[in-house]
Amino acid sequence: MPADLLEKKRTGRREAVRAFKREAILQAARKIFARDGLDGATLRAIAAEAGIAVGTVYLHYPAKESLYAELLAGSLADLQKHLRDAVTRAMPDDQLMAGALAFYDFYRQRPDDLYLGLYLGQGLRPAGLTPELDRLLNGRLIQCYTVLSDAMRRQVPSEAPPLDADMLRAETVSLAAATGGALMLEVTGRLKVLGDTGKAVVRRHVELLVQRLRAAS
Amino acid sequence: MPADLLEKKRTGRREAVRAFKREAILQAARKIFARDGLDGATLRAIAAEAGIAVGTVYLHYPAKESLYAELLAGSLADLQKHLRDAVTRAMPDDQLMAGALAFYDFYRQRPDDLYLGLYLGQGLRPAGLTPELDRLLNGRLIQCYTVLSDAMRRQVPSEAPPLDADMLRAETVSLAAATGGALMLEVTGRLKVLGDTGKAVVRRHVELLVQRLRAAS
Amino acid sequence: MPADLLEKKRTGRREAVRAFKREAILQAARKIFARDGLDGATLRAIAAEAGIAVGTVYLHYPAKESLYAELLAGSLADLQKHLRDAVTRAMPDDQLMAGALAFYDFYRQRPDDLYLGLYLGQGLRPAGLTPELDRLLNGRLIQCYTVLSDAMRRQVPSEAPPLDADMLRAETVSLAAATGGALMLEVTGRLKVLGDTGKAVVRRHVELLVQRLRAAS
Amino acid sequence: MPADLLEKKRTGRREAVRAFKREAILQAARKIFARDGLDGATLRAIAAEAGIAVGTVYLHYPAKESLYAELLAGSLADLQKHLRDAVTRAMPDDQLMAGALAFYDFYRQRPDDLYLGLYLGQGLRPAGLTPELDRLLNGRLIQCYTVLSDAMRRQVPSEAPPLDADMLRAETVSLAAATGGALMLEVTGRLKVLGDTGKAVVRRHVELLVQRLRAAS
DNA sequence: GATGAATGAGCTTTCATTCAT
DNA sequence: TATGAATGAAAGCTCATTCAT
Repeated sequence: MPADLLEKKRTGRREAVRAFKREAILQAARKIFARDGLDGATLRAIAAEAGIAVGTVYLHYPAKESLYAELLAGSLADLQKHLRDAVTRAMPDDQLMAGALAFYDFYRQRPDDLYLGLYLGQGLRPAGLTPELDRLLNGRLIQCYTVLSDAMRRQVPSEAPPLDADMLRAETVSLAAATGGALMLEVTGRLKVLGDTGKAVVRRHVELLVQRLRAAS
Repeated sequence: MPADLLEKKRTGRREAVRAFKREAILQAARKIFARDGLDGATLRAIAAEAGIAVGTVYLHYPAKESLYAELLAGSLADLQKHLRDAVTRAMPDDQLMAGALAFYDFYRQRPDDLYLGLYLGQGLRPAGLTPELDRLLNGRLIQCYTVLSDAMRRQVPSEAPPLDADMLRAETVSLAAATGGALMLEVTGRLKVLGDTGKAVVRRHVELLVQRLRAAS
Repeated sequence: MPADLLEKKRTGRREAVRAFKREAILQAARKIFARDGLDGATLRAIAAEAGIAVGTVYLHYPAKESLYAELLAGSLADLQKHLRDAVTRAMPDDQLMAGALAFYDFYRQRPDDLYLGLYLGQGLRPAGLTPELDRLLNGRLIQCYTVLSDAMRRQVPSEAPPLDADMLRAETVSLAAATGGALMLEVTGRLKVLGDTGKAVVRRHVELLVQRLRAAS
Repeated sequence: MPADLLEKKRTGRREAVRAFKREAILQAARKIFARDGLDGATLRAIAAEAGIAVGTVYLHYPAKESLYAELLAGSLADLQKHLRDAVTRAMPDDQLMAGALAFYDFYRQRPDDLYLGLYLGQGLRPAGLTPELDRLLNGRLIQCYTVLSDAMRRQVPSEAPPLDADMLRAETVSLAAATGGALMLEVTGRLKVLGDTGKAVVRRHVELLVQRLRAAS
């Protein structure tokens, strides 16, 4: 094998190892952030959870905040993929329901990610990442909502007049609020006490929405 | 005046002074928590804001955590009063809308209280307050929801059959989810980007709900 | 004793205690800075030397650099007093010699202070104190040199024409250089190997200077 | 070619390569030490500047300290060469002045080397190099002073009686002190404020010295 | 009761040094 | 020989909590 090919192969493996370690640190960070909060989490705890030394974390991430940033960005990317897959798999008439429930299920299975998003509003202040990061994250979130929004539009029969843009946006926001609120109530343990599940809330919201969409046409 | 009566009077005044100081500390804490966040706030800042020495805070609250526990309990009490007042002031047909919007406005004007509530699920652990406190807070939250729930029941015309208990509960949860979700989206800055306000979301939800309640009767 | 007087007395004692502690910390810092250098010195070492906890240092000085700044400013103030005293005590004809030797002796007895001054040129960069501090320190140093300069002027017989300002300044700088250089060589152990003492160097410099001053008149 | 000769030749080349790399590292270290200070410099920066990996530095120098030990030793060797060259180039009557000014200029152009020298007295402790190193460096410094001392001796007219050994030593020390002190004042920024330059101080010192030497003869 | 000086564990981050590859 | 990822011991600094006055 020629030297440069060997070199490339070695570099490739190194890259892979590096990516793997980054991911391991990220996993540990996700767990610790979720458990202790953005401020409560310590680098020591994250490093310990990842089974490495403190200094090693800094070989991959320049600061605590950047860990959080990457975590959140990755989470939103995963969510988007999750939503797209769910919508694609469903029959046209079920796509809205499938998307909404996928949104719900995603966070239900990864409650840590839900908390991650909450810190956006308050915990991220001191860091210097906000300007571009915020735009990036907002963009990703919007893309997620767009998946739902598109499914909503397809819910209207093709022979009927298409949905008014304002109404579409309003209904998307309502759906997002209902879903987010349901998750919140459930995760903070407030739903159990109210005798309901978040999933039912979401399902009911979508059912009513579909009825209205049909009636409007 | 007999000695024991004098004693009681003196004790009463002392109690009053004590309660007054507790409240002053609480006010200061509310302000500092709001300004610096739950983790960013320091006991020194709170004491300074209250115009007393650090040590004095410990004469009234055993730990920093208990301060925001009390703050949260007070917040829910305030919310309940706020809801009751709004509902009472409104005409029978507007009571549900008034209650829901009051819920929204309360947190909109006190966004920190919203975060306070969110921390319930995760941030309050280290202190030993959780078991009973959690029950207390849940109870208060339920009472708040009950105010909305009652208004919902009164929304149904008296000549029509009363609302099914299950349906009442389901609609209450949905309303809570929609309201909470709207607040969340707004506070984390996600609503602005979606071109909507939380208030509109809540109003729309209630309007649709009222329509359905009328149709059901 | 009236309450306000008692209060004042108590405050006075507190102030005294505070000043005393500040001084103790300063002494410890002087020792550690001299032993380990400006960067080598650690707050932990300083605190340990002072017999207090790390956090306590911060009750008196907001940062490591401010400790250094106060140390240096105090040192220069002491030097000035030392020089003035020496010159005042001496007979008119001996004042220049007395001042120069006092300069030398001061640092000979407090070699730490000599090192303190050396850090000025390089170690103080990151801190935010430099602009005013540097001016302050320069001012104090100039005042010290002025004491020598004045003595130099008085060395010229009153019936002779007074010293040219330029020459006075040049001779002052030369004296400062000779004295400083002698101290440096001695403190870094280079003089021992050269078989001489700094004091002799200074004395010789002054003797020659006096001869020249007399010859000039 | 016999095997052992081949071996020697190969070894010789290896040695040369090794020496070359050592020098490259040293150059890098000089630059970084100059830019960031003795404590501010990091091994990473030095390695990066030298274009090699961190670990590689340790193949040539056992510790960071030994790097600046070698740097300092090299600096003194350079100084000696610099002085010799300057003295050699000058006419007999100007050799003392040339040597003294060369001393001054050398450090003026390499202020970091001056600090390097100052650290000898205090900063070099942790490493285990001091005992022999200190002797070595002292020896080199003496050789430098000897260059000046020799020039001083040659300043005396050959027909006059040669200089007394004690006086020669004393004048050498005085010159060293004046030059060192002038450099110190200049480097720490104290000369600028006194309205003079180190060079002028040195020149004046030598002029007076030469007058005295002539008068003595 | 009220004070605030004192504590010291804990934080994030850096970096000289080691060692498997 | 050369590499650079990994280590972990510090560093400066903060702050909840205690306690002598």
